[in-house]
Amino acid sequence: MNNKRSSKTEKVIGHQFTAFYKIPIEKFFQFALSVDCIILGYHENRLKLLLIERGAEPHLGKMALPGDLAYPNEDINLAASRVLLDLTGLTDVAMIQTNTYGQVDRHPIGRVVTVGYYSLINVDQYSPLASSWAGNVLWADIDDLPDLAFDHKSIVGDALRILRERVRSQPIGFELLPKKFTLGDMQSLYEALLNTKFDKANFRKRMLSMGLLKDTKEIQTEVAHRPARLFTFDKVAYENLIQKGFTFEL
Amino acid sequence: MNNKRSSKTEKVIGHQFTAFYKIPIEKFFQFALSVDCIILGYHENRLKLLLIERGAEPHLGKMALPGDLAYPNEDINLAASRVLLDLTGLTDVAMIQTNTYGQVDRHPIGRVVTVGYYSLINVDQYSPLASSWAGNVLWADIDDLPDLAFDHKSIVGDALRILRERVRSQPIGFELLPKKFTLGDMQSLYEALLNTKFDKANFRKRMLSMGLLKDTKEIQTEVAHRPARLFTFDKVAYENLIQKGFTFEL
DNA sequence: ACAAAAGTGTTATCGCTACACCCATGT
DNA sequence: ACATGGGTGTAGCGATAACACTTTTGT
Repeated sequence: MNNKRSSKTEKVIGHQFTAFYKIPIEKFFQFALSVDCIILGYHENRLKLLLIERGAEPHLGKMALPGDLAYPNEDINLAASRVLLDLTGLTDVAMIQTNTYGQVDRHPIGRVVTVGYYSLINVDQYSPLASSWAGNVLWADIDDLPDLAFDHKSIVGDALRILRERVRSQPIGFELLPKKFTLGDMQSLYEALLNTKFDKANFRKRMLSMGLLKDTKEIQTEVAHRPARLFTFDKVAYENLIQKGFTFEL
Repeated sequence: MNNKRSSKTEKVIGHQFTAFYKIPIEKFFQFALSVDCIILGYHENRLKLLLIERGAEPHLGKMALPGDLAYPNEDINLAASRVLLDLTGLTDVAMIQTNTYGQVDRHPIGRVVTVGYYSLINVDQYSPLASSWAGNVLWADIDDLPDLAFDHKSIVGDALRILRERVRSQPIGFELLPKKFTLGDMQSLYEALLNTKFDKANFRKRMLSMGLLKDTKEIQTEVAHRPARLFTFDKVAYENLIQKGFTFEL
């Protein structure tokens, strides 16, 4: 399907009010849509945001969120996945909508409405050379971001607020961890995500009691302390618990 | 500002990847944007959704969410407020974004991406004759909705999920109540919103202990039982508590 | 007198916080 | 031996769920 729109100006086009203003339908089809991706990773106990350096005006040379215009025949959710794929080589990573930004003057090139998406990626799987953009990407520390182009700073701020809310009520933190992880890894992650400290004993009891972790029976090696057990996230168990009205908390 | 866009096809237009595909910029400016409003009210212990009857194809005669196309020079958030104003006469009611729907085939007229908004209104203030749409509006019971046009059913579903989450962590329920209300009103509202039952004694203790309710010293009249005290939501106290790290729960 | 909803007090339990302590490994 | 982080047990506090009870109005 592609813009099989009527050219009759008076026709009510699927919305109630517009018809009365007698504005040609064509005038309404002048928007461009873009996606901007907040790609978060976790490395060395720090939460990181993937940025690219702009290679064009406006804001040439500034860092910006990876994003792109959506094609007229492209689902916007898929556009977001496409950007992630081009940039990181990753597929099968959920892109979650945050907000949509529709201020009139936000983009100098014209009326570009942008939809924000975040995703949590496991830095191990990240292959930074997947596209032609390898040269100018940066994992920036979330607490030490450079100046960003456009309204990207506020888009990031919104995404973080939303993410932090969501991380408390859904077990999405696991996306950031390697397949096998220790409870210590997990605690550090949550402390970085939520910017707090947890009591070790209580944190483990909470997590283990949920029944979402599967013990791999393996342990760490070559660490300068007692080796920790390695766990995986038990997705099947999670789905089952959800059925029974279970809700992840904190 | 209005579509001062370049016509050079190779120019990088503010996004990174697009430039390489050598597609004329104009091709990207073919979207229309609409807003769809989930306007919720509370009446006779039931949660209600405001619907309009479509007066045009497609889906002529079906019920639908009130919505409209955004103008090329109109902020989308303001477009949502405009729809609410036209339909209900209400201003100063927050419209909160839910999701953005960008499937390619969702609208037969062309590529229309729609942004969902919900708002909670106090039915007392609602003046249904504010616009020319008086004839064909309907307050539908949220648990007994008719068939809806387009993908509006799923938009409503998403909005309700989001709302129910949010209602637990923010004192937005008050928007649905009259200025002065009893604790019983409030409890009934939350029970309708969340589809649960609360213990009366515990509910009141919880609410009163938060310090968000101001006792008006007035009481109900002409009720066939012991008259209840009337409260108002103390917005000032709420703002103060927020500063101190307070968070509303349940 | 009775129905109906407002409004209050008490108890018993559960969950969690805080903290102390032991364990296994590398240097 | 010691530093480092893994891993566990428990006492006490606080919140709250459950339930019984009293109060005030209209009919």
